[in-house]
Amino acid sequence: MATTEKATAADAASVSIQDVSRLSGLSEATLRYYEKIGLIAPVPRDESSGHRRYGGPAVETIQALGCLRATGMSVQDMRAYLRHLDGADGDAARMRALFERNAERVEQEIGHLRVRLRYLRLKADLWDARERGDAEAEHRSVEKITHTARELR
Amino acid sequence: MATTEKATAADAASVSIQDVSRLSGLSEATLRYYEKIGLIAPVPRDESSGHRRYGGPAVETIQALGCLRATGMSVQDMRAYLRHLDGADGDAARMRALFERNAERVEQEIGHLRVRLRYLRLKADLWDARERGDAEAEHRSVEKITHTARELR
DNA sequence: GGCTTGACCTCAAGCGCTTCATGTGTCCGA
DNA sequence: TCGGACACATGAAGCGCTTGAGGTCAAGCC
Repeated sequence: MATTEKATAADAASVSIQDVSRLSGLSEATLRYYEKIGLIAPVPRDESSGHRRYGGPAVETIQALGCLRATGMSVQDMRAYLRHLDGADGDAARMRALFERNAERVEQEIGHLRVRLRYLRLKADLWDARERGDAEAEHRSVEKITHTARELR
Repeated sequence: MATTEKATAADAASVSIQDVSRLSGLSEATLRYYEKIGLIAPVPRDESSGHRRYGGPAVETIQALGCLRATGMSVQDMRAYLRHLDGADGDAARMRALFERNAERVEQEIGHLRVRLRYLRLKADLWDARERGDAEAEHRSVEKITHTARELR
């Protein structure tokens, strides 16, 4: 009876920030931050407690954002993504371009990281040689490091 | 003879922040920042202009830091690196551990980036399918995306 | 001598969060 | 009904830089 009203309200409203955080992979702090900067629309609050209660559609949007942000996409590009979701003319092309651009970015990052990895491994070898007092190995490491350092930029 | 002193001082002092930036790959702003936070020792200044003049040893240190920071090493670890450079007992082991730890970090990052790259490529495919009005390809993309999104975390 | 140009300076704000301090509202068992 | 525990709330500070505003100094040109 009296519970009916409450229950209904509770159903739609029962998605807490913690729930959304788990569903999206975004931290609670990040969710508040995204709301603050207007990437996410203002989330309605529970009357008495003032806690955020997320609606179904909002949750889905945020899950998508969680994926994008996991790819390292910038907040700016996420904004663009949301703008073009509706599907107006030419939006599909813009979206494709957006993702291709980001894919290239990640590809380059991988390339850079490979060089960095090699550098770090060589440095570890160097100190390993020093630890063992192996002057010859040390010398070889130094040479390789010098060479790799150039690629590192 | 009398000139020796002056010339020596001038020689050592003529390395500007721009020079060091080029040699190390660190931006001028970053060099000032590193000095401000005490990662780099205070750099002597030109008397009249107040401009920084880097000494030879400082330049070498900074070049090394440039490599480390290019690997994504944290400022904290760079501090540790500088602390253990002198070569006291046990330092070699600490250094090796430091570099191995960072190598592992980079290796993991590469793994994550690979997943992200796949995700972004699939998203590009999806919008490409939409652009072409190919409902079937769109459907296939959606499936793959759903699957990859899980790995994305 | 005045003017522009560069290279440099400092200080402050911005980025995209994370972490921390501090303060409520809700619910639970004792 | 008192007192915790707990999930939230806000606001400020920190991280590692980057960007921008506003100003100084030295050198070259007319």
